[in-house]
Amino acid sequence: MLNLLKINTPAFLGLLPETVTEQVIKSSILMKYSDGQLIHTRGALKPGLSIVHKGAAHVGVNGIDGTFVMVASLGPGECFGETTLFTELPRTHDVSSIGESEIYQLSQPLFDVLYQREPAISRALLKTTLMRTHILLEMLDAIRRLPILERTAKVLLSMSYTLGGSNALHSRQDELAYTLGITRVSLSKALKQLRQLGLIDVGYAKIVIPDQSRLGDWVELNCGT
Amino acid sequence: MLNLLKINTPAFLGLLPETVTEQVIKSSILMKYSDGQLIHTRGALKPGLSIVHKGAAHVGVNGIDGTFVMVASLGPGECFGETTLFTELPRTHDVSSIGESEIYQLSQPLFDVLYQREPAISRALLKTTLMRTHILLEMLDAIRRLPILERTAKVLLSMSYTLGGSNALHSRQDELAYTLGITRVSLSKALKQLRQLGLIDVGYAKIVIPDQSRLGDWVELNCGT
DNA sequence: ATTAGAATGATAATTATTTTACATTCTAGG
DNA sequence: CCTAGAATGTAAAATAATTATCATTCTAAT
Repeated sequence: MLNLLKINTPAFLGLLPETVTEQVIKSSILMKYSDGQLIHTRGALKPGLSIVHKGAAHVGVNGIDGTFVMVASLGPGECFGETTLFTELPRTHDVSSIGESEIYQLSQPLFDVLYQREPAISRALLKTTLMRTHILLEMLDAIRRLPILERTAKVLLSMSYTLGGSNALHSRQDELAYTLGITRVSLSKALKQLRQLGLIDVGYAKIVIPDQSRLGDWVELNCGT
Repeated sequence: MLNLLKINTPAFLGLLPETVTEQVIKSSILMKYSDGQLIHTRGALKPGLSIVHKGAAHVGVNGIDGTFVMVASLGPGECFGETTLFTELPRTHDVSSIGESEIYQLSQPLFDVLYQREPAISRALLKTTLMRTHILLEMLDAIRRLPILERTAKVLLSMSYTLGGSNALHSRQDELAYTLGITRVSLSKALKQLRQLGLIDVGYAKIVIPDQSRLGDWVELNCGT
């Protein structure tokens, strides 16, 4: 699971007052998806907001060669498709279900009604979106400006902030490598160095950050302001 | 001038009905800035929305070594600082005036009043923000997935969409190189190849795209979906 | 408990990119 | 119309990253 857009992002539904959440749910259709099933396709035009109820949805692009390149993994309370509501852009990503999932689907007309009635919705959407923008800018800056070792450390640190109680990041190295814009081999080398610095521990499909503040200090010291 | 966040993005003010624009202007203070003057500093906490009235504002990060790395150049009608209104994040960028500029400054309390009263404001903000997110995702994908030549072509194409009547992109190669996450030398090589393909003409501090659709075809063919 | 499949570790050869350096071209300002 | 400073063009050397393999370790499912 890869968290590009999830890092530090509070879930959309969690930002709404309970009464508003209820209305959103009432206006939506709860759809069930099986593992791997496509929820939305890149290029599709039909607008609507989707909110994860149970399970997870993977956002990415299906390459011509059958590969799937992930951009984000969204969990309960998180939304997608909001761009279709406010712009004329076609969907830019494929979204598919990971495992069994349940997703609220809210049509544009019903969304518009709620949007007008409940200002909390626009606030929540803006907050979610702005946090995502913030993360994207940070990521873009890291990829453009930082060497691999530093880039890796910085992104790991960002990701660590959302690991509630645990300090383990469950991600395969090839996924993480893509997020960082590098190959698995290069990532492997960077992880080795960070391990030798005592900043992380590497496990099978997971990375453990034993001391977040120590990693933070290192990033601050080595990645500029 | 570099357009990372400007590409295809309609200006915030342009998305508002005239009556709302008037209210926004009335609630704001119009500040004048001289060339190079700092408008906001990275790390600052005081929230507020800024809207360019005249001139331009450069958004970027001032490195420790005195260098300035630009992220976007904003012109009349475009806004910045919206993140401070909806999140608790400190400002992530330095913003400074390019030439003489005039900027509307709208404080959080006054913004909140307008926001509640005029739903058009949230719509416009969301549209602006979502378009920016869209561009950032495209850029991130290009940097991670595409070789330099293709990446260059794709970003040039994106930028060409906002060049109103003209087909010349006024940007120094070192700025453009940073946007692409490469060095000037590498960019120079890529531009040479694109020139040889007849897709662009290179001038002094500018790049001309003689035939947008031809460039578009090439990008479609060579950059995957 | 075993084992196949999945994920990581590691290495060498190759390719891509940057760095460094210098020549050339352009432009704005006197 | 010159000229200094700014921007681009180019090449070689050095570095960084990728590709291609293969060995090893781990996990989950029988």
